[in-house]
Amino acid sequence: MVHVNYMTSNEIREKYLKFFESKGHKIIPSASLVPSDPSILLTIAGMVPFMPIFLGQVKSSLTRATTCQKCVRIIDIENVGKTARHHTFFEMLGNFSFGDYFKEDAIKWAWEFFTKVIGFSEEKLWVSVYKDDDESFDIWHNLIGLPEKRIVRLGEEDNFWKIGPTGPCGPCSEIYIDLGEERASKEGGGVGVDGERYLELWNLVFMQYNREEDGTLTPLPKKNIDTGLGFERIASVLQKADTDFETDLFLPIIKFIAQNAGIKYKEDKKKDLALKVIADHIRSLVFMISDGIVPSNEGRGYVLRMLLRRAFRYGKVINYNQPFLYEVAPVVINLMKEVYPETYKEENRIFQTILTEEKKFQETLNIGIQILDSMKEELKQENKNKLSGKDAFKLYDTFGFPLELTRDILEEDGFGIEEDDFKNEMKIQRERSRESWVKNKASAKDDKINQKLYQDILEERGETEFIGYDFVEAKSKVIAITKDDKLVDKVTAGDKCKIYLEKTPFYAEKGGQIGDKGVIASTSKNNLLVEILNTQAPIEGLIAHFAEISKGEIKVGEEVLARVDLLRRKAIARNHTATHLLHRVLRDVLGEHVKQSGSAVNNHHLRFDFNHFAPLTNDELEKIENLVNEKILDELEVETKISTFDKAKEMGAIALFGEKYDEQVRVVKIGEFSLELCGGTHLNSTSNIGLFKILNEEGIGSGLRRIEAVTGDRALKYIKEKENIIKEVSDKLQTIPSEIPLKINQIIDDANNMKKKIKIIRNKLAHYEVDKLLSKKKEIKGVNIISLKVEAEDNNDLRNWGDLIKDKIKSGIVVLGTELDNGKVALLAMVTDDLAQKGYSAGNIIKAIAPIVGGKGGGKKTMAQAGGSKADKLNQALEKVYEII
RNA sequence: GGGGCUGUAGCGCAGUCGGGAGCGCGCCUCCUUGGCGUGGAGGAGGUCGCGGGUUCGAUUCCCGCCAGCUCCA
Repeated sequence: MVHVNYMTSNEIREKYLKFFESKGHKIIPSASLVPSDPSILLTIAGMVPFMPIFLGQVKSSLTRATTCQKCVRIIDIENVGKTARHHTFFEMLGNFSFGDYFKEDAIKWAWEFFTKVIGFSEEKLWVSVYKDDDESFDIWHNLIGLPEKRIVRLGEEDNFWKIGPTGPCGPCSEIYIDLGEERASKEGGGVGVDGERYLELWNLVFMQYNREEDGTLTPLPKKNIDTGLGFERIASVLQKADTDFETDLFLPIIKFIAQNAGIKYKEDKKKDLALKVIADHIRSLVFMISDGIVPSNEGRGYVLRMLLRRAFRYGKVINYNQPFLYEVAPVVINLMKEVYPETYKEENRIFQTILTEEKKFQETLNIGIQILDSMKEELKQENKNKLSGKDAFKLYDTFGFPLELTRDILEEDGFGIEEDDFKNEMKIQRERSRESWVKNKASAKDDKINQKLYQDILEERGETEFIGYDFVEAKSKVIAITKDDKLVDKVTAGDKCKIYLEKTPFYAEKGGQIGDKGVIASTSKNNLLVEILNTQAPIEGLIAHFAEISKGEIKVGEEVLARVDLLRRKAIARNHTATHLLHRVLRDVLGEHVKQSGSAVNNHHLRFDFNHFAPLTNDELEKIENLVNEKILDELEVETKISTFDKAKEMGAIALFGEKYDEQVRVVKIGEFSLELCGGTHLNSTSNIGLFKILNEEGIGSGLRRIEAVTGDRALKYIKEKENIIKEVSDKLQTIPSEIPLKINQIIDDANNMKKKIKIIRNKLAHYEVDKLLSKKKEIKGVNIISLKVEAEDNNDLRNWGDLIKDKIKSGIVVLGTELDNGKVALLAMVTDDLAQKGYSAGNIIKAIAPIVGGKGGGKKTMAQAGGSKADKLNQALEKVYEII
């Protein structure tokens, strides 16, 4: 139980961040659980948000940072609640150095924090170092003065960190606390073995090598520090809690759930497990939803759904059969809202999302129960006592029905499950998934090779200066040319290549805005012309002009004139500025939960993806369109300025695609209406957009919507096109546009009436005709036979004829043929039931005569159809019928 | 990213071997009733998810796509 004298978790968080701030670190708020890198599922560690900096993919002026990062990890989900320390949601304290301080400071400060700030007694602390890392050993032993026996050398498994088979890596050093002999596990052992007694608290990672393709380690030019201190663990130690669940982070949640369920924590082990699992999972749910994740059947949305369902199922253990998780969410929010205001802001949506999803799961369970019931019936009938693993798996895999539930329900009737078979099916499923994943990884390898090329260009020849905000034309020097991913000195007419300039007015595709097009020409002679088809930044800082040489040749070192296609650039700017207006308006109209989740801006149109739970109504779309156009007419001034990240955020700027922690950010401000971080090119005034028109709105995934729109001359063109269609229609209908709906209704009514009349007339006519046909009846071997050519539209019509005749003759065989409009023939044979019983078969008849008209056919005893191509042989085929009876 | 299942009338669903698209509820009209309900009679409502292919003929078989559900990663 938490004692008042113990440090609260909020105090611990505060102390940690403040301590490292005093050591020159910048305190950065926790990044979203959704990483900016779309290929990473979730933020699973404190360093994830800094990955691009560690990997050198983005420039940053940041050298030291400290965070308390929210994380979600589901790898050890099975252990959650069973052990003292496993969680799906957890917070990670960390301090980071980007090419700044290294081992000595990292170790020194960690020690200082633990012994001076937190007040751990030195004797209880142990450390481990990587077996070959003498440097760290020295620092611990000689500088800190830690006795040799409390420094343990561990192997690669425990104390060597790597990001993957290649890339940055390095040794690490971990700090443990000895919780005393009484906590020793049965097996015993020392540091790194007995995790119960020697609790690992803090991992200091020394990123100092890069592992090459061939496995060799080369030292990194800039060494980094990445540390992770488990927040729940340190809280449990400081609050003298047996497990993390007895800290002030979990206990209020557990107590609330227990109270609502009418039970007490620590009275029943099975129920305690349920309480712990639910308390853990609900934390994940709250944070994931507040970061914009929506339940779905794939990706992170699936992780969310899985956690919710798991928690819901555990509810059954403590007698919950109805939705209850949504009631627990506010407790979590209350605990966390000061540190993580996003949870409070999204409270209502979190509540709704959880409740809806709980209800949905109940539905899934109901369907599963029905299927399981019928499976049970089958077992009874077949006198079996075990459900096959295949069926159990199908229930699980296809219908999402949990295995435990299957087991429980079967047990009630004394049935079991072939568990081994189930496990085997599961294994096959896993292997299949892994194989496809491995395949995917292989294809990413090519990109890596190119990445190296760009890195080299950047290092050897320097960054490209972008001057396109102020200029669309400039003189510049060619600093490199690549052709087929190799550096070349010159290219000539007809070549396709990439050109790199010292400075350029060409905007490289970024933030959804398409790259510029234009030309590069010679500054002196007019014998050079290069078409620039696209512009991209393969890595940050380097701009590649995708070029095709139309005339002359171009050499590295040459001075050239770069000119952007201005009209195109203007059209792009119209769409980009309109996108900002749309973004703001969407939030105003639909709510602040609307978050951009991608956009594409080019010279033709704009596309905007965002989270929203439902399709937009026509009213909403109209309102949105009107508001954007209103802002266009307001002639709002568009200003761009460079600011600091913190300042921009303070002003309320909407930040896109995760944070970059750069000191310098560019802010685009539209009047007093919109403020966004954005690197794109914009108009000077919203009035230059001219006109904004939404083309369509659609769903692109669960909880994701997309709006496509056009501006300026494109919007006008769109309206013109619609106008033309309306004109064409009204002309054809010989009416005025406003009367079109009325006229159309009339025409549809008329057509329907006519169809009905035709049907009636045809029927009448048919009855009359049928009598005529009946008169041609022949009798062979006592069987009535009619085999005739009729006028029929299609097979359906032919059948109707057949039915009429069959009804009249009561007993007999009817064969009809007709010539179709396309020149082919259709045949039909019918045999009345009494004759079919005697052995006559329509199918056999049709098979016998179809070849005569060059066709094939078949059917049942009473009815058969065939088609053929030789219309001239139709009569011959029909005659044949009389012969074969 | 890789599997499984589903897609048929407004809703819930059936459709066997490739050969007439059906059932229940709901809806409309009439009768029954003082009225509602009930009961009876009649009726409307379908691009069989979309697009290809095989076939004389595809809701049915094959391929691709889309949507929903679900499992694995």
